[in-house]
Amino acid sequence: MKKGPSTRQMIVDTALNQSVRLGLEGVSLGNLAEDVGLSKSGLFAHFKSKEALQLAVLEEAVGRYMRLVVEPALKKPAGLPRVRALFENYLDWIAGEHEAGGCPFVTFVQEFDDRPGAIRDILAKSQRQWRVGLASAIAIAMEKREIARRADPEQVAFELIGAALAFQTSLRLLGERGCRVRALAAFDRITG
Amino acid sequence: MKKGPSTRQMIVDTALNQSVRLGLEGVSLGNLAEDVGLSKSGLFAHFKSKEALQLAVLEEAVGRYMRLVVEPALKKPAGLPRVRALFENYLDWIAGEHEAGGCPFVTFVQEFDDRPGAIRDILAKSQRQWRVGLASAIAIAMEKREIARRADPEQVAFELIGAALAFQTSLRLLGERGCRVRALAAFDRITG
DNA sequence: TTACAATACGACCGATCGTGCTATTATTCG
DNA sequence: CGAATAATAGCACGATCGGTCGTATTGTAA
Repeated sequence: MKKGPSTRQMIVDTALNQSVRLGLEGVSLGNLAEDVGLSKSGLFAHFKSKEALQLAVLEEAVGRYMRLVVEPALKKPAGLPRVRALFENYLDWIAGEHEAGGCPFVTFVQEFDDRPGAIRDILAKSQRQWRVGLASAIAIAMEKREIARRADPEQVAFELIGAALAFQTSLRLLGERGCRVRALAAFDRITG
Repeated sequence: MKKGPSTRQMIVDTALNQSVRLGLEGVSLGNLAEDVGLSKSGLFAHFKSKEALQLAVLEEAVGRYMRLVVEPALKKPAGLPRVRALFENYLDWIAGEHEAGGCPFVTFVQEFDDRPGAIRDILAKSQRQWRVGLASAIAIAMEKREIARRADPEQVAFELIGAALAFQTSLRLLGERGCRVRALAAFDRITG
């Protein structure tokens, strides 16, 4: 029995692509079913509720993020190269055409940061993990004297994430061509 | 005839408060009408369409932003004090309890940055104006040698906006107490 | 190939969506 | 005060929402 999980995966993939553009709540089961090529009830049978689907989408996004952003960076040598790789992979992730709407987490956070529930909790947890991981990579680079010790690692992580968020707005709303250069310049100023 | 405009204003106010939490699309006319104390059709009569209501909400948000963030800062002496006031007023704006969901623009941008139309256009225009204004305030401070000339004013504005965005996520999703200190530290590092 | 379970479908539910049309109140002005 | 006008309510519309259920189809293991 393996037909089920495979179509379920296809549903989640399509739902994630839609979610980035429309938000998690903006994805409707009817529209999604049509996009996948299933009937609404046939699709719904894979999940007990819409929230279960949203959680699956969120899980998928976390998985992709680990695969595309975090893991490649962990293959780089510890220290500044790893921090740089984390940052640049994150920029690629935001700009990636495979995610036509930008970083799904940025979208989802804005949607759910004031809506208590399981989704918000998972969002907060993954966001904290990402910040902690980034900060620890920064801490290593500081011990190696590759990043100036003018501030604590959490502060540097805070500012790097800010630069990436500004990058997302510049790219997706304003369509500025030079915003990647801006983000990289910010990286150098923050870590230099 | 002044009953009309006054209830219209009440509608827009309520709609803005809801929009910050639910997004512009998330506000429904029925729910909004109930909140204002009108019938759905009575409320609808004030706007030809839902998009017209959304545009009015956006306009209201811009007005409040000018009143609460920009104008007070313009009363400060040109140079670093004005830049600092712009930044701190923006943090207050994000954290303000009167806007229980944070900065409406951050929410709206995530919702509409990949949805072409009038709303996206206005959003982009106001965002560009804000960045240009901030950059010009920074340029003055640079001429006065109150901000180091290590980067161009647009770059500094980019990084300040990033710090504010990181502040919003830290505050509203993660609920971190020290995030204002973090944002101010970022300000000092960026302008110092 | 048969039999059973997994999967998908179609019809349908009550609720709500945005949006008109019409009648009835309120309000403002002469 | 009365007439003109603006504001609001009532009602209904087609569409769509998330969700349920019984049934048909399909895939899989024996």
